[in-house]
Amino acid sequence: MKIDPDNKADLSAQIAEAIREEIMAGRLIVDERLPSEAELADHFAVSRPTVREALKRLAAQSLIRTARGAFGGAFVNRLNYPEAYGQHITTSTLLLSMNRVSFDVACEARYALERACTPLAAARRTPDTLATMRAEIHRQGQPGLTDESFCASDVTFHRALVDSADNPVLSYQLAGAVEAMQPLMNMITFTARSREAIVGFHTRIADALERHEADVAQAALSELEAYTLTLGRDVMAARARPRQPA
Amino acid sequence: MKIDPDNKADLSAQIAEAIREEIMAGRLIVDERLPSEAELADHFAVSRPTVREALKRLAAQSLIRTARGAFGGAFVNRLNYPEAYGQHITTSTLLLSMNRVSFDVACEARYALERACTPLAAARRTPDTLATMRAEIHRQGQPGLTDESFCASDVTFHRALVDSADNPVLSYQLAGAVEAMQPLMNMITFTARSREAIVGFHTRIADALERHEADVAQAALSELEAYTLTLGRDVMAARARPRQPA
DNA sequence: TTACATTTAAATGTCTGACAATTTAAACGC
DNA sequence: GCGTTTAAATTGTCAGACATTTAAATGTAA
Repeated sequence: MKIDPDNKADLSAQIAEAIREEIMAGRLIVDERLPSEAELADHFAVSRPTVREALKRLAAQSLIRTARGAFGGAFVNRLNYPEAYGQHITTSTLLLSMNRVSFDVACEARYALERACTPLAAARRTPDTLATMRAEIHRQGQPGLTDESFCASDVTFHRALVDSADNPVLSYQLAGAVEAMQPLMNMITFTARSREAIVGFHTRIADALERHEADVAQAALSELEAYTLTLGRDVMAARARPRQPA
Repeated sequence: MKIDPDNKADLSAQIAEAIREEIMAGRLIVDERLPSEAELADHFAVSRPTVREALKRLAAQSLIRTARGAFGGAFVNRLNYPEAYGQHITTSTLLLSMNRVSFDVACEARYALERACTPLAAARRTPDTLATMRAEIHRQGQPGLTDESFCASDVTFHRALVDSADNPVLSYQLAGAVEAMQPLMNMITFTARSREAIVGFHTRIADALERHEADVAQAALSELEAYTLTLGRDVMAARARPRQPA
């Protein structure tokens, strides 16, 4: 393990960075046990609380996991898809919500990425993913549905579309784009008419995938993008307008 | 701030999660100051080291930043693009390297996503991004270039292609897919002939973008994908073969 | 011999208290 | 009025201790 040179930032940050580099470079492999906290403290010439802060930093990134008990300790963690999904979604959501990313830009990115999945999805869609999409379409047509539930169902539908491509790396990358849009979508009021329109687009997409027609699905996605954009722009325009309530 | 119920996981993890939810829900806004460590310790009825471990977890995710001194403390951090890029690339790279993701799957995802950028890139490419691509193409033709440098140049070229779309959200999402492939690409030995072929594809892509011809660029990308796949498959087949050196 | 209960050791989780380093605001002196 | 010093608040770090958990080692009885 490398050492900390002279002086710069927090010791715990330096130590975390040193261990992180060992993992990224493959010098610490999956499931390998790190030295105990006491040994690390001795090695880096710091106290145990400082080492613990460093380990907590790594644990927050799912780089290590810890176990108590006799043969416990800190182990290099195998990053699995659920953990990676969670991290990616958190980061993407905050990036969008904190940086005044316009609805247009986020929408454009999301639909461009979804169109990228469509050819694969049309080729590989399974009865299972189709059933999920059909179920969500049905749910979206229910009268009493709140706007929030409608949005959640929309996300589920689009994730099923992405998952139809049957490429876990693609699903992982897309999860951020799809989920991060939800807070922006939640600001929209979905009228009965707009819901009907969206359900129509969704039905066209599902039908096209079922028939393995990638280009039809892509066209429907593009129309849905344009329609979503108009809905979003109305909301953003209303929010940008100076305080002028009903 | 919420409280921790009775019993479950580590206290520092529970506290970090409670604060994280406050930030994600927007109840703690950007640049807002959190209570001091002593106050948090009092509020959650734990010791200060425990609070500190929780704060370090949040700092590792760039959710907060800390400052020393009289009016210092922990502040909700505005997640910026460089930080988000770094997190996303770290997670993506580890996800691929630790889960035996096949070269085929990663390659398919990457090129599908890049093709998604191509229409926008063809429409919006600037002299600046074109110049970057030309420069990298030139570099890739140099004779003495190591395989590693060739790979790094390849990544730079493809990121310039993605950045041509002029959509920061798209660039952010793509960064993970492009960068995470690099360790896999680094395993490939690039012969003079294969470099020549790749430079040819890159040139076709740059030319097409310059002429705003999205479909030509997409076709070249697809051919490059197929070619990269053959290169990668040779390497993977050689690695899968039982120990049988020259 | 086998099955079960007990002990033990090693490690993380947590607490208490203290001091060092840093930064800003206020007090002070000229 | 302006530069300097002081004070206060806060995070960073350390030391030592105890609590809790876990699995192996040991002991005991059927």
